Amino acid sequence: MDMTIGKFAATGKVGVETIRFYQRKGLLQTPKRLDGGRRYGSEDVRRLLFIKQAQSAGFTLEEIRELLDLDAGDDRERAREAARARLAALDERIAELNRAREALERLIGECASGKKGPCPILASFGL
Amino acid sequence: MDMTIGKFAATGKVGVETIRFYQRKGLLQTPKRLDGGRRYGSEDVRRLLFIKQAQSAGFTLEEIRELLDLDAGDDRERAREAARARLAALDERIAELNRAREALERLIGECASGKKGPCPILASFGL
DNA sequence: ATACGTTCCGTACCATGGTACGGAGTCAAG
DNA sequence: CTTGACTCCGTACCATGGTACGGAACGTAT
Repeated sequence: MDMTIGKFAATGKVGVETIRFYQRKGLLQTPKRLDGGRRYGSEDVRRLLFIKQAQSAGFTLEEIRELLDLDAGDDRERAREAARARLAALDERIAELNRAREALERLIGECASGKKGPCPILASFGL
Repeated sequence: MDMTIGKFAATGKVGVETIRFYQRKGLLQTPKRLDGGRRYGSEDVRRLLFIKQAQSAGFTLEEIRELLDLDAGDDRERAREAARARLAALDERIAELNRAREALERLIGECASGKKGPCPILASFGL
């Protein structure tokens, strides 16, 4: 635990440029220089992994920045509120994707290879 | 049925510029001029609604363009393949969002207002 | 001590999905 | 027959989430 930016980026499976980009956006802090260069530790890795997970959960970088700020602070009320808002948005999104999923399944069924003519792609989406 | 671009855009609840953008991208065709201007009909509305639905289902405009091309053609095999690929990607995505959902629920539970200190936001995501 | 590999930093560029702008043409009402 | 609203078209601009480039400084092995 005490890596250069190159190893840090490799550990998180992102590019060095991505680390620097996150630093500019305030998602990661830029460590002080020690013996000539900046060094990164396990807490930085943890933050980076969180960013990646939150991102794949559909949070924007801006929202992730807010969550990280909240994580550092003591305002439980605000943190819970943010989490609840995200949860509601996430449920909306999951429902939406499930509707699309059904449309696609319908499409696959209605587009069996035995039949002729174009597959009813628009119709499968209820249009 | 036989609208100007302004009415067409309004019907689909998008801006005129968005229609023109989709035309440039090949998602909507540009109708021939009739008596001075271009006219749009119910088939165009159907396509536009499809674009919006597919988009909210997580398809990119490029993927939607492919689906629309497929819808026009007779290649059932290719259409089914595309649908199956999208279905698999969608299932992946839904699973991912459900994992994030659990993390958020855990967070809300662990961040009850009675306790003190910062909410364990990173920890709630398993970090 | 010199070469190689990194780092540091600013700045430029990329794709996606639009949004805005400005000039020219057209159509319909007053 | 002019005014106002709309269309047409090219081009420029915006946010998001990066990726690439190029020069200067530094650390390490030979």
